[in-house]
Amino acid sequence: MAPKMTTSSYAVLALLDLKPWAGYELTHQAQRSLRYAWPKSERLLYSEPKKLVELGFASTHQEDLGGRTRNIYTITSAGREALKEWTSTRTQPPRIEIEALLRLLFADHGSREDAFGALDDLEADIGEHHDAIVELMGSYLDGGHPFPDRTHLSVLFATFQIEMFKTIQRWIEFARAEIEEWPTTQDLGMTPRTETLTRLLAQDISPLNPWDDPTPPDT
Amino acid sequence: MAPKMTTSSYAVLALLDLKPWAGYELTHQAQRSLRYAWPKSERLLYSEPKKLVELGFASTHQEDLGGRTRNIYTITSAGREALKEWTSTRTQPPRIEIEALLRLLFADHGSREDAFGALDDLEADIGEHHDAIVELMGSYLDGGHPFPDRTHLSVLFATFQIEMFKTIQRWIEFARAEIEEWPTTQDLGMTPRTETLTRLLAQDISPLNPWDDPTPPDT
DNA sequence: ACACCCCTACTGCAAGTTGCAGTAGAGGTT
DNA sequence: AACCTCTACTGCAACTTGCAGTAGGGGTGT
Repeated sequence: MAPKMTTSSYAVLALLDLKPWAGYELTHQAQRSLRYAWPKSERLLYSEPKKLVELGFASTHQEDLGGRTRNIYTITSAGREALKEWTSTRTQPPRIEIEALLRLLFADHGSREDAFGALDDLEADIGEHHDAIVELMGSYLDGGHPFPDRTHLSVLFATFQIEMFKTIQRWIEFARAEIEEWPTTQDLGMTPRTETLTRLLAQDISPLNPWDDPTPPDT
Repeated sequence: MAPKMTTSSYAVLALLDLKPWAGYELTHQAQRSLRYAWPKSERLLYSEPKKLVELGFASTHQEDLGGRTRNIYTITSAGREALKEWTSTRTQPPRIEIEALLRLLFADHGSREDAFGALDDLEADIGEHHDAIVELMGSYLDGGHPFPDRTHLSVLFATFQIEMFKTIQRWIEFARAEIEEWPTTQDLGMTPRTETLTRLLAQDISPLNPWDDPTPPDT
C-alpha cells in the first residue's frame, strides 16, 4: 500500500521546497530548525525523504559529495502541489509533555528536595534552549541566516520561543518560592495561600502578574 | 521478558497510590488529570495497570460495580517502593509539539490567510484548555477537588497552565498584528521591523514586554 | 415481550515513531 | 598495516496511537 503523509512528511517536504538536500543534511537541518515546534527523531527524519520519493513528491539522484556517493533529494511539482494543499488544512492540537510537571503534580510522594530537583531539571533544560535561541538571533544580525529571505518567519517563531521560555522561567521561580513556604509536600490541601491562588486563577488572573488585565469576559 | 517501566507507568502508579481504581475510571482519571503535563492515549492507559500487575507493583481483584464485574487495581508495597525511587531520578527534557507553529515557520508556502488560519486553530485549541482550567479552579473553591489534601499541588500546576496559555494568547495577538503588516508571506527577509525584533531577542528582551528585565547577564 | 439503539467498558491490530546497536567508508595517527 | 574516529547511514525491537470491533446493561417503541 502507498505510505501515508504525516505532519512530519510535510515538514520534510517543506524543507525540500527550499532547496535540494542530501539525506544527512536534510535530517540534521530538520532537527535543528524544527526542534522547538515539531521534535522528531533522527531515525524518522532519515526515512521520510524515501517515502516522499515513493509517493512521487520528491526525486532522487546520485552525486559525489565529501568523497562519497550520496543521494540528493529534490522536490517534484506533485510535491509542491501537495504542500500547497496541506497549508489550508486544520492543524493538530498542541501537545506538551513536561515530565518535571508530572513529578510536581505527584510531589507528595517524595520529599521537598525531589520537588526542587524537578524544578532544577526543568530550568536546566529550558535554559539550554533559551540560550541557544538568543545566540541564534545574534547570528542572524551578523547575516548568518541560511535562507535570508525567510528571516521574518524565523524571527516571529523565535519570539514565541523566547516568550515561552521566559514564562516558564518566571513560573519556576514562583514555584520555588511557594514550595519554600511549605512545611512538607503532603496533605497541605486548601491552605489560605492556596485559596488565594485558586481565587485568582478562577478569575483568570495571573498570580505572577496580578496587575495584568485578565482576558476580558464577555460583557 | 519483564516489561519496562516507562514514565507513563509511573504516572499510573502514582494515581494508584491515591486509591484503588477500576480500569475504566483509572484510564479516564489519568487522561483528565495528566492531559496538560503528560498526554497519553486511552489505549496505552488501559494497558499500563496490567503491566504493573505483571511487575508486582499492583494487585487486582474482582468486584461488582455498575451491574458488571470489574477488575480493581491496588498498589502493592513493591509499587510504593518503586514510586519512591522514581521521584529522585532525572526528568526527561520537555517536548513541545505545536503544528500551528510549524505551519507558521513555513508560512511562505501559503497565503496570509493560511497563516491567520494556523493562528486561529492554535487560539481555539489553547482557548478550550484555558477555559477548562479556569472552570476547574472555580470548582475547587466550591470544595470540588477529588483529593482535597492535594489541592496545593493541583493549584501550583494550574498556575503553570494559566501562565502558559496567557503567554500563547498574547503571542498570537502579537503575531497577527505582525502578519497584518506584511504585504505577502514570502521573501520579506530582514525588514527593518524584523531587525528591530531580532535585536531585542538577541539581547533576551521580550518584544511583547520590552520593559521587562531581561534575565540578568553575569556581571 | 422482543427488537433496536445508545452508552459503558473494554480488546485487537495495523501503522507510526523511537532508541539503540550495528555497518561501512574516509581520513588521520602510530 | 593496524587502529581509531568521524560521518552517514540501516535494521530491528519495543513503545505508542488511532481506530475498528466486541460485549453487556439499560431505556424506548410497538
